[in-house]
Amino acid sequence: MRTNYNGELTKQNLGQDVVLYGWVNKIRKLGGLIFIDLRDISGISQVVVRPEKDFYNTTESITNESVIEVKGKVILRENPNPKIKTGEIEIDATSIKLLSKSEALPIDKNSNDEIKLKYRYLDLRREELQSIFKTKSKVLSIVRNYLNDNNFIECETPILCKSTPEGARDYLVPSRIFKGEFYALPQSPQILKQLLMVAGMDRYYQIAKCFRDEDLRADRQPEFTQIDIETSFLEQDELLTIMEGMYKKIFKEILNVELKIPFERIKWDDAIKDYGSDKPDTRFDLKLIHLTDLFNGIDSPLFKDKYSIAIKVNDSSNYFSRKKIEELTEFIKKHSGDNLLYVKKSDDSYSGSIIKLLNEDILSNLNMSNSDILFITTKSNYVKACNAMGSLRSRVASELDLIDKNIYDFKWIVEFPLFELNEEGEITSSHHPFTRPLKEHEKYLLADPLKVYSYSYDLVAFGYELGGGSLRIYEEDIQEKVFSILKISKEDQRNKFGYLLDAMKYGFPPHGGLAFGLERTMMVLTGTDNIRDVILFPKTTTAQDLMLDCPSNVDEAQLKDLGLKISL
RNA sequence: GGUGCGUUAGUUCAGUUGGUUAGAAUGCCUGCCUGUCACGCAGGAGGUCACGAGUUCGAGUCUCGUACGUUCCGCCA
Repeated sequence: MRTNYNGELTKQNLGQDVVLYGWVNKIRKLGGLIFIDLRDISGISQVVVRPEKDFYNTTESITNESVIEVKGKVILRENPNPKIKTGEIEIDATSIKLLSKSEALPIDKNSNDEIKLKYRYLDLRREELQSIFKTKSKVLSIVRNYLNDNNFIECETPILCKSTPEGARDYLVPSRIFKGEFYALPQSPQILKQLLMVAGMDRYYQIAKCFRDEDLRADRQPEFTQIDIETSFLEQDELLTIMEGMYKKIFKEILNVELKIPFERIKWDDAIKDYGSDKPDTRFDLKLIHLTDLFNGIDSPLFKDKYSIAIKVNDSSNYFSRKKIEELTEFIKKHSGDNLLYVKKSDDSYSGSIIKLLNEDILSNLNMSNSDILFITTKSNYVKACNAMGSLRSRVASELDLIDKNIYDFKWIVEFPLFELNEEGEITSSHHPFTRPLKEHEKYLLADPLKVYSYSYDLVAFGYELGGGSLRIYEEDIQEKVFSILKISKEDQRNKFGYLLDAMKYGFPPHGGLAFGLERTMMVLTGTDNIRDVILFPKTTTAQDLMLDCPSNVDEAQLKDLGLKISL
C-alpha cells in the first residue's frame, strides 16, 4: 500500500518506512551508488540504492520513465539539493520492484506539435501541463461552488440535438432508426436553456460541451467547454454583477489577483470607435484617431468617400523602417484596410507617404511630436476601417512590447447592434434571433432595424472574448417582428424553432443569460496564447486527433445500418 | 476556400554558390566510475534528407505538385 506521495516528503518524515510508486524521472548510476528521481503527480523524491543491497541487480533493467515500487526509509541527505522541495531528504531503498519497463520516449518537451499530439499522454507527464489541468479542475470547482451558492441549478442538456441552420456548421450524427435523418451536436445549449426558464428552473448553469464545425485558430477548437448560464427575472446589471463576482473569485483563488469590480461597461459603438474591435485589448492605450473629417477636405481619390482611421505611435519613428512599413501594409490589407499611409515627424519636419497632400493646417491638426509616427488606413465601410486599424493597433503593441502582462483588465462590451448586414447586403442577427432589443429602440424595429441596439454583453480581457450573452425576447409580437426583419418564413420558424415558439405561448418569463469559454478563461489564467495548451486532447488545425487517428473510416456494415453510402 | 512559415538521426537542430562518405547536441547501447541531482569519462550504433515529378553531368540544397504541422484571412448566429 502506498504510504506517501513523492512530492510531499520532508524532514517531518525522517525515519519513517515508506512505500512509494511512480515513474523513474531520471536514474543516475555512479558505478556503485545509484540515484533514482521518482516522480508522481505530486513531484519528485530521490531514492538511493546502495551496492550492498541484495536487490541491487534488479536495478540493472530499470530505465527512465519505467514505473517502479520503492520501499525504504526516509533519511537525511548527505548533500542536500536546495532546488527541489524534497531536497533535504532521500529514500534509502530496502526494496525496488520494476512494475513496467519503459522504452526511450519518442518525444521531449521541445518536440514539435505533431509528435506531441500523437503522444499526448506522454507530453501530459510534464509538470507544466499537469499543473494547467489541476488549475482547470480547481476553476470548475470554484465555478460550481459559486453558482450553487447563488441558487443556480446545475443541469445537463442532451448532446444529441437538433440542427439549427443558423450560425456555425453542425457536426451531424446519423440516425439508425430514421434512416437519412440526423441529430446535430449542440453548438451551444441556447434554446434548451431558454426552455428551462419556461420550466421555471429560475437559474440554470451547465459545464457544457459545445461543437462547431468551423476552421480552427490558435484560440478556437471544434470541441470546447462553456460555462453556460441562464436566469429569469434579472435585469442586465443584476446578472452582470453576479458574473463579476464569479470571475473575481476565480482570479483571487487561482492567481491571488484582485479584479476591480464592477468591470467597466463600454458600449459597442465606443469599442469600435476607440479600439477598432469588439474584443479590445485594453492593457495598452494607443486609441484610434478619427481623421475622416480632417481628410475629407483633401482633394485626392485616396480619401474621397472613405473613412480615415489612424493610430499615433510615440517615440518610434526609427523603429518603423521602410521594410517594416511594407510588412505592416501587407498586414492591414489582409485585415481589409484599403492601404496603409503614414506620416513621420522628426527634427520638426514631416515626411511620409502622403506628405505632399497635407497642408500646414492639417499637419498642425495632427498634433504630432518629434519621433511620432502616424499610421492611417482608409475604407468606405466605417466598421471595417476601424477593425483594420484595430488589428494594426494590437500588432504594433505586441511588436513594441507595449502590453503590461501584469494588468488584468476586464471589460463588458455592451449594447451590440441587433442586426448587421452580411456581404450580400442581407440583414442578419449579430448575436441570435432571440436577442432582446433595447426598450427605447423597439420603435425603430420595422422602420430602421440597423438603428436598433440590444441588451447584449461580452466579457473581454487580454483581447479575448471570454464570454457573452444577452437578455432574450419573451414577447411574441417582438419576436414576430424580428423574424420578419430577418425574412425567416413562418414555415422556417416552425421547422427551426417551433418548440421555442410553442413555449412562448405558455408563460414565458423575462430571462437572459450568457456563456463563458472555459478554455479562453484558462488561457488568460495560465498566460498561454494557444488553446491547445489548456485542452487535454486537442485537435490539429485540420480538426484531426493524431493520437486517436480520427476522423477515420467505418465498416461497410455500420454505414449500411445507417442507410448511408459514401460517394466521393 | 485562400495565405505565410515549416518537414534532415529516437528527439531538437545545423547543412555555405547545386559537387567527396549528410554533421552537432541530446537520447539510446557498451565499458569504467560510491554522493549524484543537466553526474562524469571513453567507445559504439543510429538517416527512404516527408512523398512524387522535373531541371541538371550531379539535388538535402533549385522548380512544380501532394501530404502533414502551424500562423493568419474568409468562416466562427
